[in-house]
Amino acid sequence: MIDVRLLRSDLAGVHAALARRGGTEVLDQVDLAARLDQRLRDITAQRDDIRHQVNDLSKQVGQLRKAGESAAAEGVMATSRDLGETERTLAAEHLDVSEQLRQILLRIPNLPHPDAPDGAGEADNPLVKGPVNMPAEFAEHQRVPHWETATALGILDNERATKISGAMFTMQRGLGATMARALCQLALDNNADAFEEVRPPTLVTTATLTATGQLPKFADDAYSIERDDLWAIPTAEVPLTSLYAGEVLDDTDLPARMMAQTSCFRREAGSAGRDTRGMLRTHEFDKVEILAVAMPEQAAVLLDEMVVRAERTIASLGMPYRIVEICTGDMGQSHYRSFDIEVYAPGCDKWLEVSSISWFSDYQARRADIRFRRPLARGTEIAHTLNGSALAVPRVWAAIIENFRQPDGSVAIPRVLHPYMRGATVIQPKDPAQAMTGPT
RNA sequence: GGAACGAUGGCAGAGCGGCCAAAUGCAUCCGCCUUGAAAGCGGAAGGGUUCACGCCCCGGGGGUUCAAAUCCCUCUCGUUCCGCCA
Repeated sequence: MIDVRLLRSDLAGVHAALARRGGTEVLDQVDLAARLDQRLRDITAQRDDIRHQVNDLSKQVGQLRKAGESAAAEGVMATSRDLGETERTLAAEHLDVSEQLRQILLRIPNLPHPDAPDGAGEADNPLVKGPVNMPAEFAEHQRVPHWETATALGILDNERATKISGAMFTMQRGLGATMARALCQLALDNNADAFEEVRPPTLVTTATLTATGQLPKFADDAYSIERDDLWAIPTAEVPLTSLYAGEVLDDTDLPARMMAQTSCFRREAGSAGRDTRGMLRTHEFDKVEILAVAMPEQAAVLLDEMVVRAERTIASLGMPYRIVEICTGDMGQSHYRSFDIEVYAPGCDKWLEVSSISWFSDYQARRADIRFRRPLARGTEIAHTLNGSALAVPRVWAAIIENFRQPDGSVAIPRVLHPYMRGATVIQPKDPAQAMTGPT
C-alpha cells in the first residue's frame, strides 16, 4: 500500500510515477482515492469535534451528580444524548468511507524506483549481465526436452502425478526426487551464513495473504481452503514477510534476514494451456526463498547482495544464465525494483526464469504493519522488505536435465550437487535406484 | 471435538462505570553521587492520526449508558483438564 499522505502532498508525483507502469485506470483510481481521503478527513474532524463535546458533557454529569445537582445533570445528559445521534451518523459514514478508501488503496500498485528502467512489457527488460557460460553451440543430444529425457530415465512421472492430482502437477522419482531436494539443500547451505532458516506454515490466513499483496486483487491465483478460511501460500515470501507483522522492531534487529524452503502453490489461473508439458509451470513446487526486513537506507545494498547470492548458486551449477532487470511495465504490483535470473534450457530452447529478487520499499510493510524504532527519534517508521528466490526447483531441475544430457541419454549431475546425491554422479537409464519406470 | 479459566504498556502485574493513557515492580534512558562501576537518590519515557485543538487505541467486532479497561453478547487466541492423533 502506498502512503496516503503522498496523495495529499504530491498527487502529481504519484501520477507521474504510476504512469511509468502504463495504463490509465490506475490514475483514475488515484484521483478517486485522493477525493475519498479528503472527504474522510472532513468527516473525521466533524466526528471528533462531536466526541469532544460528548466527553466534556459526560464529565460535567459526573461532577454535577457529585455536587447533588441532579436536575442540572439531567439537562446535560439530554444534550449529550442528542449529540450522540449525530455522532453515530458521522461514525457510520466514517466507517463506510474509510472502507471504500482502503479497498481502492489495496489495489493501487507500488510506485517504481526512480532508477527502474522504463518499458511497456517483458520485451523491454534490459539485460544487466550475461549470457554467462553460453557455449558457441549446443550438441544435438542437448536439444531434447527434459520431459522426454527424464521420463525415459524414470525420474519424472507426470502421468501418475496427473492421475493423483490432475493436470500441471509433477512428480519426481528416484534420483530425480533426490536431486530436487539436493537443489534446495544447496541453496539453503549457500545462504546459511547470513540468513536464519525458518520452516513456516504453508497455510495462512486472509490477513496474511493480504499483507504481501496477493489479496484482494489476485485471489484467483491462490488455492483457498474455504472451510477454515485459509490459503495455500504461493511462496514463502508470504509467511516470512508477515512473521513480524504488527510488530515494532528495534533498529538493532535490522536488517532481519530469513530463508525458508517451502512448497509453493499456484493455480496459474491465467495461464491454462501454457507450458503444460514437463516442469516449466506447475501447481505445486519447492522453492528456497531469502527475505529481509530492513531500514530504508539498508535496502539498496541488500538488494544487490541478494541478487549476487542468487546468482552465485545458479552460477555454481554451470549452466548458461543471464540477469535482466524488470522494467516498469513488467513489474509486479508490489515491486519497487526487481531483477530476474534466467537459465537457458537448450532442449526447450528457452530462457527460463529461475529466480526473481525484488525490493518492495515500504509497500508490503505498510500493509503488514511492520515498523521499527530509531534510538533517538520519536515515534516509529515503516520498514522496507526485500525478497528473492534463492532457488526455485522445477525450472532449474529441467534446465539441468537438458544442459547435462549426455549422448547416451544419461544426465551428468552438476558437481556442486554431488555431496547431496548419495554418491551418484550420473543419472543412468538402468540406475538401480529406479525401482520402476513410468507407464509409457 | 468437550470443559474451565484467561487476554491491560518492552516484560510482570493492579485497576469501585466518571478523578484512567492507566498504579506498582523489573527493564530502558538522563542527571546526582563515585577514580570508574554497582548500590542509593532525583528525573524522563507508549502508539496512531491531526498544521493545531482534539480524537482514537487496555486481544478483534458488536451492544448497554450522558459516560466503558471496567457491564452484556460474540469471535479469535492462550493456559489447564478430557477425548482423538503423526
